[in-house]
Amino acid sequence: MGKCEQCIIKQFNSLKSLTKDELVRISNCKTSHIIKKGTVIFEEGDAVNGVYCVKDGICKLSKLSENGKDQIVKMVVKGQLLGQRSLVSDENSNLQATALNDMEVCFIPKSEIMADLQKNPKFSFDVLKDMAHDLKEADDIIVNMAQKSVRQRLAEALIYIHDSFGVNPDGTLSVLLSREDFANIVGTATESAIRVLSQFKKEGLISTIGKQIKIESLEGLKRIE
Amino acid sequence: MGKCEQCIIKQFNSLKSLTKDELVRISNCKTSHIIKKGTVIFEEGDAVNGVYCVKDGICKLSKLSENGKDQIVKMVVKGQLLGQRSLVSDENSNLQATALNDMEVCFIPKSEIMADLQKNPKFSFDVLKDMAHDLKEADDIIVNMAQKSVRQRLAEALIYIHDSFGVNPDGTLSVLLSREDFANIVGTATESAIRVLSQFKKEGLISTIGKQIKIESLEGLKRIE
DNA sequence: TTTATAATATGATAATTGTCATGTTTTATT
DNA sequence: AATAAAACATGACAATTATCATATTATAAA
Repeated sequence: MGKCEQCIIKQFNSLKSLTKDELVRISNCKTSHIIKKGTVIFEEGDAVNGVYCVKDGICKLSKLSENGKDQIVKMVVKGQLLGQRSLVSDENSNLQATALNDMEVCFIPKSEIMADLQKNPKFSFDVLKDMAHDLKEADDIIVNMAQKSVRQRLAEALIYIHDSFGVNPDGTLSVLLSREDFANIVGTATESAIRVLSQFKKEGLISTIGKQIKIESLEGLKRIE
Repeated sequence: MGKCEQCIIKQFNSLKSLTKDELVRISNCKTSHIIKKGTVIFEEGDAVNGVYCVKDGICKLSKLSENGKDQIVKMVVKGQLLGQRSLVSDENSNLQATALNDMEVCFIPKSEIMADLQKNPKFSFDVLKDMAHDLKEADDIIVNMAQKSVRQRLAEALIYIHDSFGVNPDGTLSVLLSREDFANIVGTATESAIRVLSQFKKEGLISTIGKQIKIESLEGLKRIE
């Protein structure tokens, strides 16, 4: 099994602030997992007792609303940590995590990493920075949800996915989402999301190959008011 | 000037985790301020170089949207810290803080408290907990914005303000907000907020005395679907 | 391959919400 | 107290978005 000390992934998240000794200890207690597309990693209400270090793949964090829809709040990709908040609060998760494609993760039990959070100020400061960033992002999402149209929100979602997660060799977005997922990111009905995507296609802003989406005019999408 | 060590307010926020020595030092560099209703404490883009400990009064944290509206993201009341995120990130503020009534605050320069954040793990863990809580709250707001009607959101805002900030002796909400503020919390047009409040009044769920609002049926508001 | 099932697509219509106009009341100012 | 300004309120209408119906494709299963 891979060792945390040598893992390239750790460079991209807070684990980089751990000392070599701490990494060795964690390496010995971590467990590697392959998670299949569609698998629910944890549900709302679950006690998540550890963090997942995402070595490959993508998952969505969502929250079920009373009307039966599953609002996507955040996406976690390769290199990031999943379930950080479980380290800090003893409360159960308020979100559900679902794999969007096949994933490879390392699970680090809370019990092992908690001591580091308490003793290594560099590590805890790093986690703090991460959370501050998430919070800033959440503020932006709130404002967008409250003040922008479905058309604008969907355009921004496409831009966000493009810029943050990149594209395949053929130019299509590397994160493959269903139309329903798009609707759940934007917070609208699936039909509305589909309609707006069709509209974007007609306007030449995007093109589609099956469910794959290719952005044809980033500038055009940015101009949408 | 009051001393931090003896300040009752500190019990309600992360400062309680500081040692007596740390509090004495902070006490010597903090500055007390009276902030008048309507004053902008800091703006979007400002470098906030410290935290405000709110001893009295309430302020709103908002973010200007392109359509000219000012979405309220959070409210900070007596006992809480304002500007915590400035400690963690070097970026400028993404939010504007505005006093909703006359406030009394202590300003603690970032330079003085940063060392404590780095050295006192209990303190940093407390800040971490606070942020995790804010993040959880932000998730809920996102879901509400995305999935609920203006009517539902306004009902929930009233319940939230009632439960979190309490009522005056006559039963009216102790936080006095304009109709525009309500609209900016809920993320709707001022006219829409006014209309829904009028509707609630007709239905006997609330009553009003001038711009003061009194909740007549908390149960009724909770039942709104 | 055939068949079943799910995902995508689009039209028709209803419900919600925003915008503009306008009037009333409250609050602040002279 | 008189006046101006702001906040509140409501109607009329337009724009946006949701819902339901119904095709049409993709995808998975037999």
